[in-house]
Amino acid sequence: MLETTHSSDVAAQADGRSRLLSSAALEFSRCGFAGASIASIARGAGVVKSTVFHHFDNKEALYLAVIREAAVEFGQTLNTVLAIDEDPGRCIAAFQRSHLAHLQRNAEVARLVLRELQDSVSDRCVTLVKEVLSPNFQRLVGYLRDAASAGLIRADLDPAAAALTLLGANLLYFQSRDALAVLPGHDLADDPDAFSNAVADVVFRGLVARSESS
Amino acid sequence: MLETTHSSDVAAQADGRSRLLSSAALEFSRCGFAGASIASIARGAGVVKSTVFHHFDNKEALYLAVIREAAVEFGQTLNTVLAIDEDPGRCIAAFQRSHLAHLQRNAEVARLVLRELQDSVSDRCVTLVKEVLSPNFQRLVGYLRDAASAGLIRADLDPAAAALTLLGANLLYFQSRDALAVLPGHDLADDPDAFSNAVADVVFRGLVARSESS
DNA sequence: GTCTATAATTCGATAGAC
DNA sequence: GTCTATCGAATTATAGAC
Repeated sequence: MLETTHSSDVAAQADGRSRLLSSAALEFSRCGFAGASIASIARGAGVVKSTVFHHFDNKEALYLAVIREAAVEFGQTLNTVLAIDEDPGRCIAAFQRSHLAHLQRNAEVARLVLRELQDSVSDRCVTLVKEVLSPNFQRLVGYLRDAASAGLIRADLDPAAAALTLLGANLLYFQSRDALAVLPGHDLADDPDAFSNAVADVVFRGLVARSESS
Repeated sequence: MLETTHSSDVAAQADGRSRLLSSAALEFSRCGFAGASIASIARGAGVVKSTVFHHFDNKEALYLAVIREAAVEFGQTLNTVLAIDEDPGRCIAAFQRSHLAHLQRNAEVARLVLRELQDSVSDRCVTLVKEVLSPNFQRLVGYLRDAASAGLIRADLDPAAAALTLLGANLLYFQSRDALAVLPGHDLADDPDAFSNAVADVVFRGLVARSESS
């Protein structure tokens, strides 16, 4: 009776797929794309190699799926965080906090992405940026542009530069948190939310419309 | 004959030492600390292994000397850039431009430092941060604190968070410049100075005293 | 467990500069 | 003659092969 094995319903399949994604995230972040072994990923998920290729076309598709999953999840967070009818200062602070929390919650994937951006020669990287990272980045830039159009923040600055400033602060914190703890004179390494709020404060006061800042 | 190696005058001393530093920067950034080989570094500088230990106590001292050299050089730049009697907006923009230019001019060393900060478990990393990186960081934080005391910028924000915001934007740009070129909607990847100015603009307007911003 | 290869580090000698 | 950069050889530690 193969009924039990075939009674793998949608739930069981999704479970295998998500276990594969977790296992792949760990393996890719540890070994990089080239160094990662499909067999090892399958072993980590408790399935055989061929199961991997049932769920994903090839190694690169699996790789991109790992990152896309985290990106899509964060995109959903953006829906609730970037609301044009909220106070922009609160929005930006909420974005910083949720982005940094997302980085820390998905640390393996984040490290994977950062490593890929650093190498940035492969056309894997181009696909990654254009199809996976760019949508969320554009959401942030678009929010800033809309807020500027609505007069909520200054209109005479580059929204892309502002977005990169926010992201850069979080990425530096994420990459170097332990090292930051060694720097004297501040206690930011202890509290990610406090750091996010402080950065958002610094950046926002630069973004707020002058007429409202008095 | 080996005459070239033995025609060592004072100039050749500095030359041998600085060639070792260059060779070590390349080797360390390619292979990391553990993976780097003293023999390979010596070969790259055109000397034998034992000469390395004439100039540096051991491998770690060489490693730290490589990074310290770049840090000290940038420290000298800071002397001219962070002047409390200049306009703080211009100061911060000048800092951003010179820091990013320094990263790009010393790309191997910068990559080395970033890699070390990411691992950030070794006590090498602690030494690096405390003795080499921290002085320059504290200079920036100190400048911001002094400027706040002098009423040139807002006093009600965390100077360390502001400093990390500035540095994070530059490091993200440096790490991901090629990838940024793929993102549509901006032309920042082409022009580092334009990026630095844009970031400084965003951050400074948040730092400027409100009484002066109306 | 021994043997071997490779790594870091040390030592003594040489050669040129002051 | 002293000082210092350099060299080649020697020494130790360690990791992998057999």
